[in-house]
Amino acid sequence: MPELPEVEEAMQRLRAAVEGRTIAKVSTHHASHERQLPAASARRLRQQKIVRVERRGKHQLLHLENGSTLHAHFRMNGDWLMSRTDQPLDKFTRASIDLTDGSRIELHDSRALSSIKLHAKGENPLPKLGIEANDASLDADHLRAALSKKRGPIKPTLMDQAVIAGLGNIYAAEALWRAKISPRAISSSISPARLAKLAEAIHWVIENENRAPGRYTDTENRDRFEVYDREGLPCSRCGTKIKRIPQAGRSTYFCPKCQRS
DNA sequence: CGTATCCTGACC
DNA sequence: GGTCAGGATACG
Repeated sequence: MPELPEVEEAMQRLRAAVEGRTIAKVSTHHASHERQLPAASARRLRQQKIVRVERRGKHQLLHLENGSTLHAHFRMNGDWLMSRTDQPLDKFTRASIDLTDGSRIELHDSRALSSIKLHAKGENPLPKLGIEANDASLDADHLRAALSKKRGPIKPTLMDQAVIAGLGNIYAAEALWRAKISPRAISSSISPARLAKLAEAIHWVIENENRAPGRYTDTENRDRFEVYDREGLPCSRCGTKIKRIPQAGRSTYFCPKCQRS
């Protein structure tokens, strides 16, 4: 559940389900979530009204009436599952929020890498985040300022949430393909003209590359992408075989011919 | 900067 | 059995 449009959509479903309502009980159902939200913290959430739900990058914040904040992040697989308190929990539910009206929100995450934590009033629950990936003011000038001091390759830099909040592995690769920039290009050395293309490409990808339901590698999704998960398949612009390389521990897909440094 | 780590499931 | 997976972080 990682790329920005899906987190935005999930946050809106969460908002519709919980804003203005009151928590009856929060429970964890996996050792790592129990560590993040121990029973004593969960207890503090009881009878708290959820006054506002907010998204920043891929982070979701539930602001509570007493000023504390419940912070959730899906990481690789997470999603919200809406159910009722009288129903059995799903096998992959790692935490659940029961509301006083009998509705329940389940943090559903087979891989259990998601996180849910309580932050006291006055504590900032968020790490340093850059401009929102879908912010209209993300343009060539903004990118030039943000990238001018970055000496590393552009693809990992684009995924650095402190540079651009909300851009993930797939969209970073797709945007670079559209802008004809090599993922290995040094961030600070990219020309202003290319940065303008890149800003445009980031917005285009977020608006247009929404997946069909299911996994990203399902066939109906695979065909939605130009490079992601298309190793060995022909580039739609030049026919060259798409290459896959590791970068910062992740797979990067690109066209070695039309994406130059 | 890259790498290892957190986890489980799917797929070869 | 090994490898890979949409993310982020702590570390060297």
